[in-house]
Amino acid sequence: MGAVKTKRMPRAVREQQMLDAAVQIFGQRGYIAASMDDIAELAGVSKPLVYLYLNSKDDLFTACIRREAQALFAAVRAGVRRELPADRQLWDGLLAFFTHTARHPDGWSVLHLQARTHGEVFAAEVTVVRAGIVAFVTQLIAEAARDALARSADRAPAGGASVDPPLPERDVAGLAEALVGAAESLADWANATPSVTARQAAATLMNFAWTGLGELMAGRRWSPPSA
Amino acid sequence: MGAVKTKRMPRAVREQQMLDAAVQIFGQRGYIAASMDDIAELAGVSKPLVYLYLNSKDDLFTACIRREAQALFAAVRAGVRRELPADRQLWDGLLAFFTHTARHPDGWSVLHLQARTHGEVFAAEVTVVRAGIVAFVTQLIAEAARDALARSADRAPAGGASVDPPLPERDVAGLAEALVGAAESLADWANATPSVTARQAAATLMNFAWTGLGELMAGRRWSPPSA
Amino acid sequence: MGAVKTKRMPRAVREQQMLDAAVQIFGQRGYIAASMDDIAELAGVSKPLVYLYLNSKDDLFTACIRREAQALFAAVRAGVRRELPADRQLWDGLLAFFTHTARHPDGWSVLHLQARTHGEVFAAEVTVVRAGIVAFVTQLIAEAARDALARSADRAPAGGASVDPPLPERDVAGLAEALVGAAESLADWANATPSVTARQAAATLMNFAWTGLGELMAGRRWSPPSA
Amino acid sequence: MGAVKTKRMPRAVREQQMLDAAVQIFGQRGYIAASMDDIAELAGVSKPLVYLYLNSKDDLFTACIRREAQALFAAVRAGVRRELPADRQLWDGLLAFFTHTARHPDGWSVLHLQARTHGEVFAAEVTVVRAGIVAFVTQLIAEAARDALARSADRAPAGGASVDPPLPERDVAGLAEALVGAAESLADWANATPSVTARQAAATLMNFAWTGLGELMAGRRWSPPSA
DNA sequence: TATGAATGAGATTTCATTCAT
DNA sequence: AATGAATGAAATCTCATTCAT
Repeated sequence: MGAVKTKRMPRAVREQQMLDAAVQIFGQRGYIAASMDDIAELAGVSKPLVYLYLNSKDDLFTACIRREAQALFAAVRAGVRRELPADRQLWDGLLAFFTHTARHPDGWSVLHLQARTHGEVFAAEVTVVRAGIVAFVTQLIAEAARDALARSADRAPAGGASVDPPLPERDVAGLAEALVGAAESLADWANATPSVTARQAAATLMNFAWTGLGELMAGRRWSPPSA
Repeated sequence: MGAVKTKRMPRAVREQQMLDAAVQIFGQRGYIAASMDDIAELAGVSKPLVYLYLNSKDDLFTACIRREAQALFAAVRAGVRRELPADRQLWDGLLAFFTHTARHPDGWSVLHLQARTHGEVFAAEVTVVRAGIVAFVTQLIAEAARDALARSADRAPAGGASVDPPLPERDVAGLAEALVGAAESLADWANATPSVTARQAAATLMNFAWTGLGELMAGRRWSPPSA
Repeated sequence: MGAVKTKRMPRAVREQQMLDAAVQIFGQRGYIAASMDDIAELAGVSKPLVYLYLNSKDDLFTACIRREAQALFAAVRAGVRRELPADRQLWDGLLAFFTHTARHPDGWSVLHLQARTHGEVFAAEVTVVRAGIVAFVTQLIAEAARDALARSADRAPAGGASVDPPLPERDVAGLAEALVGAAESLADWANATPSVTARQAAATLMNFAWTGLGELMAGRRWSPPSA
Repeated sequence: MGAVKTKRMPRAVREQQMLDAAVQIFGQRGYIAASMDDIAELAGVSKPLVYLYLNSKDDLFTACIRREAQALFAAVRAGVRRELPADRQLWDGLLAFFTHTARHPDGWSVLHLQARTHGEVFAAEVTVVRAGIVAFVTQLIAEAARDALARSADRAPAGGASVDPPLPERDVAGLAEALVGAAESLADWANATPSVTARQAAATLMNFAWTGLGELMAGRRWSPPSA
């Protein structure tokens, strides 16, 4: 299962092998349950070499988090073209996201589960990337709201009072949070349900989110009962 | 914080004290990082007594999961009255859910984070309860879809072609999954953001979901681009 | 060689056994070369028990230093009666010192060699006790100087200019340091030279210190009290 | 602080660089705490080269001990002229000794502390050199005793009973041991007390040893030669 | 009902040392 | 003359778990 034992490789290569092994073990067993012995064995090297190159279990885990976070963020960014309409951007981003998490389930587990469960320091690493994604989504929603506002102004010819007010910032933040959270949960669900493809997951969420958002844009909101 | 050291208590009471301590430690430190020493100390008893009553670390953790899962499920069920309209049921359920998770952050951490991070066996325990909730939400959505169908049929008197087809079951499952996932994420978010109340979290999600769902019910869907 | 393996002893007893073993191993092998495995084995217990009671290798070593330092200091104090003349006090103190170091060579090694070689923290522990001894000797020398001054004043009836000036404080400190240093070295020498008794070591140093080489050459010697 | 990284140097030079680095690290950290990595780095070479030249950690440490011992012995011998009177020889030797130990504190630490703390083999290396110094001092004392004997015989012309017997050999050995021990302790003391010069240390010990405390009390002191 | 005493097994980490070039 | 790559062995320390009372 582990890499074929090849001797004397340049450091950069060995380091990648170690990170590969570490992500796999960390992702499947969790930070604490993963043992450096297992990681070294899967990487096909001795334990001291892992320490020589990656320094400590903490550092190794951090390196895994960073690598996987970069990869995920890069995949999403590569999937989106900012010149397209907001809904298309959202769709492309979701598709890229679900595709990447489906292809790298261990990396996704490291990011979404393990890093958040084992200490503030690790969680902080993920928080940075996640904040980037939430910010991106927030921007997208605000953009879409502006578009909707413009369209509805066009439709009401004589400058009537019917122009809808923009969404308050706080609501947008909550909505983005909910959307990202839903995406994360769906990624887990899709990974746990082999019959669900990345495309289907993206479509489900897009339906759920966009149509709902469309209505919000049109100014119709659901109001909680008073009590 | 630990229970006052009182000697010779009936077994049932001691067990609850132990579970209380265990949930707190497991929730804050995670399954592996939590030590039986810490739990016993916080519970105000000796370690052998913990083993006498709860048998092993695994069993103790499982007992925690079950107790917290039952409590959460019960709280949600107690908040919902099945004779009310679907949207009101959803609102009440969400409010109960966010209220409970806010009041029992350690229990929520055990269920949502720890149980899923440390082995299939524990994850399975949660999956059962979660499946119950997803099923409940699925039912709710299907119910609402039926109502919407009925209403639109009423409005179109001469059997027009405009009657929308019901949502396919698979989609409903995905939507329920997305809704529950979003709720879970928002619970984490609310717990990590002290200024957000349970009511606000519920409102955010309700807006996001219901208005979107409402549109779906009316038959308008967002279609992914062909490529 | 190690204590006979007896089970289930009260904590205080076990702790002393552990300290005994630790002093022996630390004294013979040094702080770093001594392994907790060896100490545990010699103490006749498992390693975890050593950690449970003494906490860490550092703490164990510190406990050894403290115990041996206290014992040495107590032995010297018990040997000296402050109401006797200064030279007698010095003799009694030296005798007690050499007797104790000869009886507890490992303890002496811990104090004199190991504690000073392995980190400031440990060295500081010894420094405190040693400072106590140096202070005691300093006092003794000053006392003797005062006596000598008084005697020489008596001898010179008509207040002559021949009254000797007292020793400057700085010199007294240096002398005390030299005396204590010589004693420490002789203790090592005596321990390494089986034929040398504590009494002989004390006599050698007393001659050297009290009479001085110059005087010795001139045939005047200091003789230890008969008892 | 480490040697400038120059490539391709003759073996003899490289070896000295390594020994310099090793003495520094061994002296400051101790034999075991010193790592071959640190030594190689400080010497500015790779570890395999250290092994190629010095063979092993043991051999390297032994080489350090031998070099420093030779240097110390040579310094003392160079300071003494055997044709001068015994007290002058003693003074010159002490001055040379304290000067050397003050200038090479790491070397002194290796000899006096580290070598004696880490195994019989290393201690034996030092013992040889130390024995040489003790022998030299013994000779000096015996010489001085003979002179004193001769002088007192001169003074008592008609074979009086007042001629003192020579010091027994065993006593002379003990005295030499005490003197050397005191010198070693004072060297440590002087190194740890920046305000004490080599000259002061030598004067303190000379007073102590030559005149004796008893004489000092009586106001007679030994004064170092002016040059 | 309750606990002080005790341990087997395994975790991370370090280090002296060698190989192949 | 010199080094980057690699490891066997052993160190400290922790923890779930049991025994005997």
